[in-house]
Amino acid sequence: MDADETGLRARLVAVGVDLVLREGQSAVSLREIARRAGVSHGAPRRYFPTHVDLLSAIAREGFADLTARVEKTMRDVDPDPRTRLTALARTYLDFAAAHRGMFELMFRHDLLDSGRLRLRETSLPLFAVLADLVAQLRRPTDAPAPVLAGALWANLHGIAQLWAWGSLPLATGATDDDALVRAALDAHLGPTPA
Amino acid sequence: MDADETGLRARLVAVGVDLVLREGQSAVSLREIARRAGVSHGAPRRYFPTHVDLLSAIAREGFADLTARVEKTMRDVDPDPRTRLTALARTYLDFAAAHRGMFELMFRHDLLDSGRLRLRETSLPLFAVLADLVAQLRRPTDAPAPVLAGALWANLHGIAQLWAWGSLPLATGATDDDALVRAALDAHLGPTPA
DNA sequence: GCCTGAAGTAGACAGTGTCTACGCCTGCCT
DNA sequence: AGGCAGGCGTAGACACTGTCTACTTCAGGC
Repeated sequence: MDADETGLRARLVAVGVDLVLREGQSAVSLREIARRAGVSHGAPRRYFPTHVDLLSAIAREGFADLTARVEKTMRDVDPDPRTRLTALARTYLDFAAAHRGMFELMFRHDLLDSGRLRLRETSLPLFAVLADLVAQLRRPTDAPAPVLAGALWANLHGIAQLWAWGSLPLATGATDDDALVRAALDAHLGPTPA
Repeated sequence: MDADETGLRARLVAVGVDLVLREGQSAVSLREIARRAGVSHGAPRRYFPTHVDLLSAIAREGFADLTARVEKTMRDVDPDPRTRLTALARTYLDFAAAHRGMFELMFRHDLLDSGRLRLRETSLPLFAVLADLVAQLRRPTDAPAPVLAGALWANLHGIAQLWAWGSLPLATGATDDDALVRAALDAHLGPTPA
């Protein structure tokens, strides 16, 4: 049992997560969530004084979900770092594609209060996994590990963004993002061994 | 003279551009633009039937501005392709940082109608400049030129996004994005010659 | 038995995008 | 010259949003 499934606070977040997954970020209004939770439009205010607070809680759930997926991938895939990193990249991009609304919300800094909920810090464990793998694969002539990891993350994130935007396939002629992922990994970490 | 500076249509777009630059994407409401243009709230509807249409026109202006800046950079910088590409990257990121609201709007596919205004196609000339430089610098073992260019663009774009989000400096410890830009270029095109 | 305080309700307010009916004024046609 | 049609902008309405505030309701402790 999830702590308190009956608690309104948890129910509001759950409804919000469901809503953002199903209908996208713009559908997540306070009143709509209240409606679907079966309470009056003023009820959420007790737990989330402002819209930003509720959205931040929902985004937090998204980061938790993504982190869980990455951890599961790390558990399932074999220990070769390059293989693991490739799997991580795929997990990241699959998440962005499958839960586009949530992914968008998670990085809409204008809608979120990353300070209060330690939202940014929530993504650090995720970055740590990436940084660890990158450190193992880093060649002596590469940039320092954190920078290299940051550049690679930015690359993955950019692929996700631009792919969603629709211009990338148009420009590159690619029909899926796999080629871009391979290109990114090869670029940052050297060509795939054999 | 810009076609018709007095035309309401152009004035609305100009006010919108000014507004998004000054106060960010969320400030750009139909009614606020109408107010600042000195017309009634219903007036924009004649030229922009829906909010999306007006926002798309504003974003289009943003792409035009970015393209102009890149072209100016290409005119000013010396012909070495690597130098030019570095300058292009800096121009892109500077634009994103200096005009954050506009940059955000330009890639908010949920707010724009990229179809009607050929918005996506508007970014193609920009991509062509990038692709051309990349083609000159591509090593035989690299990915095909369009893919390589796409990956590099994604990298730049991701840096801009994540930097704006605030997590990148936190994770990498970098204090500016220069290291990331260098890392990205080195990764995709090989280390800087000497 | 009362009373305090938490929890949710309900109404108001300003703001938004969209729709519709209405004036105005210009330029054209007979 | 007179009238008329159409483009342009106004003004009011509607449903919706987030936020604020006053109110009910109800359980637990003194």
